[in-house]
Amino acid sequence: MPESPITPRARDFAAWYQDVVLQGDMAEPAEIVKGCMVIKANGYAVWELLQRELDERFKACGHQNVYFPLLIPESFLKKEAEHVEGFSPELAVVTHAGGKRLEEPYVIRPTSETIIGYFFSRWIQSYRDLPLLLNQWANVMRWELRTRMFLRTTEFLWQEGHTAHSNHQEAVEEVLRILDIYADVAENVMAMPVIKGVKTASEKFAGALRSYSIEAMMQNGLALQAGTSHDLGQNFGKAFNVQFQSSEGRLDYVWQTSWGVSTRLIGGLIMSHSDDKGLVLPPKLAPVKCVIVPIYRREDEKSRVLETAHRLAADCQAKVDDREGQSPGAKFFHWERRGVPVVVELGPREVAAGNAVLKRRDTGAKETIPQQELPGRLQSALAQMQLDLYQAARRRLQENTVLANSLAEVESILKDATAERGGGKFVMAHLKDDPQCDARLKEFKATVRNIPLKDEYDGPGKCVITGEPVDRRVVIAKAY
RNA sequence: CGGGGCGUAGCGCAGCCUGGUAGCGCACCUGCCUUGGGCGCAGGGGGUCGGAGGUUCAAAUCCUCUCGCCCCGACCA
Repeated sequence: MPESPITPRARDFAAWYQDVVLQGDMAEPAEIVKGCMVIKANGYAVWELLQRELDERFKACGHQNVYFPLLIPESFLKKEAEHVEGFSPELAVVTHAGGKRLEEPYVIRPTSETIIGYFFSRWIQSYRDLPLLLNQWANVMRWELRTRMFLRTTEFLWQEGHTAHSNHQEAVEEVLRILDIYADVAENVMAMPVIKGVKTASEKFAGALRSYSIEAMMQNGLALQAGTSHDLGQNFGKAFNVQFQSSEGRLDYVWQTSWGVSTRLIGGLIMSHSDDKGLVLPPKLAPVKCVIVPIYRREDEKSRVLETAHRLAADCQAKVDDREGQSPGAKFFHWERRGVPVVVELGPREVAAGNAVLKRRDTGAKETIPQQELPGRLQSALAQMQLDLYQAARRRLQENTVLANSLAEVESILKDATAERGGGKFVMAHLKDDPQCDARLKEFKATVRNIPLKDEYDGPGKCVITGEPVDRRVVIAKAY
């Protein structure tokens, strides 16, 4: 990837985002395959780190990984009325195979509730088989009209958890436990603050009783749904006849949940922290945490500097950029745009004095430190950067969240909140969970992101549209 | 799927209007020289001009169709 200029955020946020993805060597459009992308090594390494964080949390509460087929009989999708209605417009269908037309077409999974429901019905007989706690890491395909790398592509990678329980309460606990895991990873690993909440009826997953989400704010003020967790009730249990016998001998349908996060998180990560110089990665998700750039002029300097560089690198798991024929300046730019959290400059001056210069990606601050302190100082710089990124994102979220007490106020805030100018807002207003209210917001190109689980404002009030009493304020915003 | 923009060397572009040897910058290769924020000089390699069809003696250039990408909208993780 040749290194080209990056469009400043203030000039064109969408162009900036694309430049950062490309120049950070995270991904590129597949071009020959509509709507798809190639996730490059740097981007995939971030995904692997995220996967590990999520996977160990899932396993810690008893989930096991499995894998179901990519292809699903078309008839399966139709078994849950709301589900088929929600997904049919974006399905890719396989009609031919082995040189013949298939008797029944397969759809390429847009999500796996249906095929998993089928197998659940074969595997579950008794309450002793419950809860069944499964997760799969997979690719899915949704034929999107408009794609953006990581944020929305036709094919994407995700995990989808699917669980079955003997009662509703336990299923709801599961849904909320997972939502907490998502929020924990978003905030403490990705350094991306999120709002946990319930989706409105019209925004919920097709086929769910209730959907919960975590919502994040990007640097332009647009909302990003970063993860969802669904209480499926008995809808799929009934559609696929997943019955179990209770300890009292009664036959009942299972209560199911499903939940997922996708490679979209990487888009959120990029839009949370990166700057006009390129990618900024929080240390916990940086595949390379530290690069040492050696600086030398003469042969004798070169050997001494490189020797010191490799010795220091071994002590703190850093990478030495010892490429020939590249000036130190070129190397600084290279690692900067790839989001490496800390770069260490090491030249003859430092070697002579027993020092090293440590530079943080986010602040650009340089610090000269004794070499023997490097491992410790590096660790503390990384830890501090992780915290600082979170704090900066948190502050941005707070500063761009505003209260509105009438529909006119909601409208005027959203009208001024053009993302192109980086002025997107989260508007907190009282609003009834009613499809007609959601529809009104469409006039402002906004949606209810969610109804926060935790009310951080003033409690009950009157809906700004219907005037009816509602419990708390909801998050209204323009979204990706 | 509608509106707009764009497809010419790995990347960024010029050439197209007015048809006539396919160019420039960066990157790449070789050599020398350099290295504290994108070094320099010299030489060199690399192209079915997105694809198909048509007009023409002749098409990157004109016409028709098609595919893809980006932006804006309607639908969505």
